[in-house]
Amino acid sequence: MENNGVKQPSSSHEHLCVSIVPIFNHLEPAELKEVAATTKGRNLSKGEILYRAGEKSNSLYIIHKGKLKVYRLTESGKEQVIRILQPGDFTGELALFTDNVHDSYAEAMEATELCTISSEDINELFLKYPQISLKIIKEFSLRLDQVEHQVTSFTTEDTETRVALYLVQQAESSQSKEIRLPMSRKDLASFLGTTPETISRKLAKFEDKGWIQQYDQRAIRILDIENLSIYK
Amino acid sequence: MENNGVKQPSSSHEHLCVSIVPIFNHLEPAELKEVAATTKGRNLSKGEILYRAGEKSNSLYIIHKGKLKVYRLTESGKEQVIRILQPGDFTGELALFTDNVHDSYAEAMEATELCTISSEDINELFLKYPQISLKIIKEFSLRLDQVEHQVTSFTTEDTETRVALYLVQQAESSQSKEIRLPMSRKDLASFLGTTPETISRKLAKFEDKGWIQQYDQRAIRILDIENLSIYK
DNA sequence: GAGATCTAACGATATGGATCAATACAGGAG
DNA sequence: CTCCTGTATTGATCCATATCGTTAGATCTC
Repeated sequence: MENNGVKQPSSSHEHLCVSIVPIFNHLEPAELKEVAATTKGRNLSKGEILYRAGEKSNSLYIIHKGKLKVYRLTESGKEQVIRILQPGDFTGELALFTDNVHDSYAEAMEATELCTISSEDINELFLKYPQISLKIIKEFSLRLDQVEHQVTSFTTEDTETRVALYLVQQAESSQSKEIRLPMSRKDLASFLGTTPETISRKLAKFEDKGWIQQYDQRAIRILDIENLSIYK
Repeated sequence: MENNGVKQPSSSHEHLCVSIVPIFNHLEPAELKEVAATTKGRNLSKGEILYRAGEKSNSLYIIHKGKLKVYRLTESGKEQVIRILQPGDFTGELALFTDNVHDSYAEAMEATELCTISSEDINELFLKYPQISLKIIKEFSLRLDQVEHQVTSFTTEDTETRVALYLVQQAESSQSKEIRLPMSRKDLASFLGTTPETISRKLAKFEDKGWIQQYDQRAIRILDIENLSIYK
């Protein structure tokens, strides 16, 4: 709505972007400033697509504000949500290093601000500050670990367990019993490999058992984390 | 059976290990030699465990000969195969950078030779030869990509499709219509998130339709890759 | 604020694939 | 060569969950 798509001329905006992200936050202020100088800001409004499958990628994107949904489209047209990017997260990395084209879509779920760094600039930074590579490697190994766990839970756990585990994880990562789902039932269903109906039913079941309480569509309070965690 | 577990004193053995792996193969011969000097050889016999969940990792392992199975154990004791390591592959990297403990097991599927590099040595190499980091990043991004695809296929495709896709992939990566499964039905079932019975049935069905032909337990010839690929 | 549209809830049914059970087929050991 | 143990096939049953159809809210738009 307000000054949509207009690039901020001040450098303070860019600074925010690079300073919040773990890959850069170990740098000295002067170095940070140098990195910030290579970034460009970009604003997306809700529903806008940052990149599409098939497009060549040549930038790293760092989320500063808002939320992005990364998903794939199967041949049959089904949408599968890969992950939700929140402030501090980055994406675009695959295409950066494999010089491949994107095989997923990134769409703004709400008004979103991000910074972009070009492929060449990033590679210069790697040479100049080798620790950045190490940070990236660390970040990648964490994500690899997460995704492998995700595979494990798809192959070994049933739907009910996956829903329960998702709630527990959300509660743990937000350090609170009050969780706010970052996406709609439809997207959550896609993420968890099930259908919106089943999500509804499972949540209703958990509520019946007194383990959770649902407020509006997105807000959930965990009442009995013990029982939910038993699914582990 | 023969000189099992006995470390080779010659350096030629170590050289082979590091020279075949993509992360090092861009180095000059003299540099390679330096890297090789930091590695130690190790032999495993069939069924031997390289590392277990819960153990602290402090080495990178590079497979030189043989095959390793990396798997997790769920609470309920179910085994889920994450990947099969073949010559040239490496593992141990997660724990290397996240200073975490292993959360999976690595077991030799047959007599296997590998090289180990300690965490400290690897970090020195990173500083000395920054390109090694870039290779690792590239390798990681490829694997991340693969695993994310795997998640997608678990959530969007049914079992029959996953089996078909697996066959097609194997044929593509081996550049041949003759494929040899790298693992037993049981492990393949675990890898594909199904049961050995279902694997048998699906393969039988494909054979019925004249799309494949099974020789012994492991050898399969693809007769009609078009129809198999339709599942894509 | 009213109509249109998108999202969620819920019931009924159908089915893919897990599970259980029994048999056949290796491959290794003596 | 024969026993034995692990692995694969085949059949019968059953259950979780996808699918379909409908209703009810919620949200957006003009």
